[in-house]
Amino acid sequence: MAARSSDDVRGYMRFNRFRKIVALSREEICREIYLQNRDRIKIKKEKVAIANLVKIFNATLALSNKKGFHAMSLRDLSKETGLSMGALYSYFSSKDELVDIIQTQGRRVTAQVLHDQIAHADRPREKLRRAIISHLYLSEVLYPWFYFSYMEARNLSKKQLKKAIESELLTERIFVDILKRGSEEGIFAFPDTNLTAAVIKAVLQDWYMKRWKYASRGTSVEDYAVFVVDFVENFILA
Amino acid sequence: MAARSSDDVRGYMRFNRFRKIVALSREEICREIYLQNRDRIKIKKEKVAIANLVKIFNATLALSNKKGFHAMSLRDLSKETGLSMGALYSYFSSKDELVDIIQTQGRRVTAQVLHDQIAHADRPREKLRRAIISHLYLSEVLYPWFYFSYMEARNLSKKQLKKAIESELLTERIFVDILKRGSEEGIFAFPDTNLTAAVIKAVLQDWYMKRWKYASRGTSVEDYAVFVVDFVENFILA
DNA sequence: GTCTATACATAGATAGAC
DNA sequence: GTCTATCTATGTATAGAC
Repeated sequence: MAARSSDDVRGYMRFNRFRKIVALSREEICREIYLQNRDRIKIKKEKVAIANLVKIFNATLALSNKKGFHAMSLRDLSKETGLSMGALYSYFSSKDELVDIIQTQGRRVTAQVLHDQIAHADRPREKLRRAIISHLYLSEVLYPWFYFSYMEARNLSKKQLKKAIESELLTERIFVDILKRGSEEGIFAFPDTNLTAAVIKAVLQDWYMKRWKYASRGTSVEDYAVFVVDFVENFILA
Repeated sequence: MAARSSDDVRGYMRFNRFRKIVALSREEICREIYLQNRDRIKIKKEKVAIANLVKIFNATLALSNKKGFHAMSLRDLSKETGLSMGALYSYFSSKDELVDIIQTQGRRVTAQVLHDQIAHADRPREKLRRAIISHLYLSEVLYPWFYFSYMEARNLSKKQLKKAIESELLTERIFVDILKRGSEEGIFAFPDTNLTAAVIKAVLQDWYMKRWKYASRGTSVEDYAVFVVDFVENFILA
């Protein structure tokens, strides 16, 4: 397959290009969170609010991913952000709300980016490749978010837990749909659609769950992406 | 490949046979824990101690896997086991010790079973197959243990965390060694040994981390095992 | 061996001064 | 908007009766 752009190689989008295209700075994410939760957040000056939200989410993710959300006390969070306990409660009304906001925003961004990236492709093979690569790249850009979402799914309220499960199945569904279409077109052939999609997801999740392992071996996200595409295509290409 | 036993199919050991061979009842595991920690456990009547240890570990795993070890209070544990707070502290001296005991025992059993199962095979292809299948079957038998170990690795002490990482790499090492030997013998061919082993591990872990998903779809551990072996062999067979 | 009662620390959350 | 001070609940852990 020919390269589509000077900074792509063998049809694989480069990580840096992806990064620029999706352009997800922490500040932009926090701005979205702010606009989405204007009613709940007591601070009305947008600039102040966003700057502190960045601090709060960065600190929450850092502390939680180190020792768990439940083990992170609000006093820890207070120290890490430089904000007092009282100030923190101007940005969220309970610890549960804090975790819900993070999860909700993470899901929103993931669904949107994946959807956009796949829409650009047409044929099933290209769609599958883009789905795999953009999922890996996104989990690299938003690593703390992805790790957090996986590890803290248990601590959610019933309502939020239901949403988390829906989200897991939705992502898997994207792969199921691509696989089915490729199968109908005679391009793909495999024994079981659900299992194939599940295995793809498992491999994608390992990237952010075992980051320490890959980092210590010098495996880049691009290396991993090429390998995974190869691995999967080897199994399903007719 | 011919079946080696009346209850094996196409060279795959059946789950029930594995279960009988390894014979890991909760009581036996707790007996081993008791003998291993005789100095720390204050109760000297073996029968009493083991019966209560079964209660304690069952309850700890159930509660922790539901809402996290840190979120499980000792009052929760007291209620679930029917033992008082005071009684609990006759079996462990702190919450940290409790989590350490569970992790240590889980690792011990896993290493031993995997080692035994692989020793029975000779050729690399058979070795790989046995490694995959016995890992899946073991994680099915000890599901709460495996889930707990994955989720609670963060909460460990430095010393225990080091052991957990070693254990992860040890298991992966088993696959690396088999892959290398197969490669040398010209039976296997693949682009990267470490990545191949990592991907196999990722797929094995998904079985116990996403158990709800597979259960809801009626996928049995045998279905999954056959699929994974197929998936992996498709990639590596020369 | 197991219980009850309790000590002591730390958690989440809020009120009111600035 | 942010801080300090403080309330109340809940946590781990232990002492001593039975």
